[in-house]
Amino acid sequence: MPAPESTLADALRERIILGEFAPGTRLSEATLAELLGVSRNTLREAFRVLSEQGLIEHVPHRGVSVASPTMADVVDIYRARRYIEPAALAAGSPLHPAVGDMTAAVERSEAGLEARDWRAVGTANMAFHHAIVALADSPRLGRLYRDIAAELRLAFLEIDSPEALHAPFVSRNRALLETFLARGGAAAAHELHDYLVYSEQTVLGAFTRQRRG
Amino acid sequence: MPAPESTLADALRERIILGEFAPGTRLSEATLAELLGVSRNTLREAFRVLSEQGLIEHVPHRGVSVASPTMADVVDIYRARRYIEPAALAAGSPLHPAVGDMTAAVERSEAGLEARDWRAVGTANMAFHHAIVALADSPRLGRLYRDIAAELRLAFLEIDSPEALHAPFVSRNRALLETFLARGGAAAAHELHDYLVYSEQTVLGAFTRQRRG
DNA sequence: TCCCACGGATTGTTCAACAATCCAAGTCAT
DNA sequence: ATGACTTGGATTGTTGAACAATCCGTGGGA
Repeated sequence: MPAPESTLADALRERIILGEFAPGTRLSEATLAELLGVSRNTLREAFRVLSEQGLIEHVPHRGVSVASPTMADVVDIYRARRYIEPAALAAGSPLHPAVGDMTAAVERSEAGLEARDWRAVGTANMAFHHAIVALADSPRLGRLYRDIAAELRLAFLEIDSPEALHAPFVSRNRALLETFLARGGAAAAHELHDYLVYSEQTVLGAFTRQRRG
Repeated sequence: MPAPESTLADALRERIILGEFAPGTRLSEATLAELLGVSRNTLREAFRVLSEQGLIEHVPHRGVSVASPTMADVVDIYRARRYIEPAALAAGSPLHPAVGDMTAAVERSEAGLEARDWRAVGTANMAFHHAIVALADSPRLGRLYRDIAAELRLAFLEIDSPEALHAPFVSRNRALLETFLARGGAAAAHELHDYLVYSEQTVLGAFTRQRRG
């Protein structure tokens, strides 16, 4: 009576995102299969899924390891974000249901800030941006965003200053939301563009200070 | 002495894109494994890859079938294209090497038009747009574009009026290229936006005439 | 020090088997 | 006949063991 089928990839994905397997860690088929209680073949299928999603890196005959985003990856991720997020905001309607998600995410991040729970702040921040992309109502763009957000999360895992990484953006999220509601999508899009440039520099700066390549 | 490893997914992908397996066709594991000369397990790994790429649809316990894009899929694909392509053109430099690919693609499509080889025209058209996306220098956006272009190709396969689908865009490609070189990316971006709206309507019209959902 | 062969470890793939699920055909009661 | 139910065959999901192919560190030899 085998385990949950395609959910294996999701379960493994979740554990990777939560940092259970540090970025760069090699994932041995035999070891991990036993740990997860599945066969090697089943695990390999999950590997192919996660590999396509960019969460793990697969080198032929050398196995897979948890992705360890480089600065080039971070740059590319933010490039993609600047292509998608401001445009989604510019075209989004204030009546779209995702606006409720944006509001809820901002409130969660503010609560996390007060509690100095940086992990919660980071999660809420990411939910905020995911809601922005949801404004576009595009499954394909949503899927791309889900993947690059997961990659970015891996990058964050390797930076050990979560406060500097997440705290400054709580107020910016609130401001962005109010701009969107009060002055419309076009104005908010410009603000978000600058926001993303600033965020990218913050992350790249932290990377540089940590001497990673 | 096993077959080419991860290339199996690529090989299968190629054969699907070329129309060897019609959209909607169910792909039996046992049958296809024997046809390809690989084991079921190996084939299943390739299935997971292609499924993540959106080329095949996987329904648990019911197997996989070649994706058969609906009108909703076409709409979403064009939405994603409008998010990416005009922005790539707007930010692209005329000195970027991809401009050479754009020029070459336009010339190939013109040659195909003269020879009334609609398949060649379609291929060249897609190469043209792929070159536009390449202007962005983003592996992640490029990968997304590769996937949605393949899906779109599947949609085209189900429409049996290739001339109406491809011919009108040869001259538009040439015009777009000249706008980009003469008047810059911003002007070209606007032109491309309208181009994509027109192209979407062309495809959706053909779909409707063929009574597909 | 450099180069190369060796050997253990890991991945790539196959095969055969069985469990779980689906689907269509046939059965039965109304 | 019609509709719900059961049954059986076919297909997918998963396993475990086996072997081939490749990689990599180790140690010898020049």
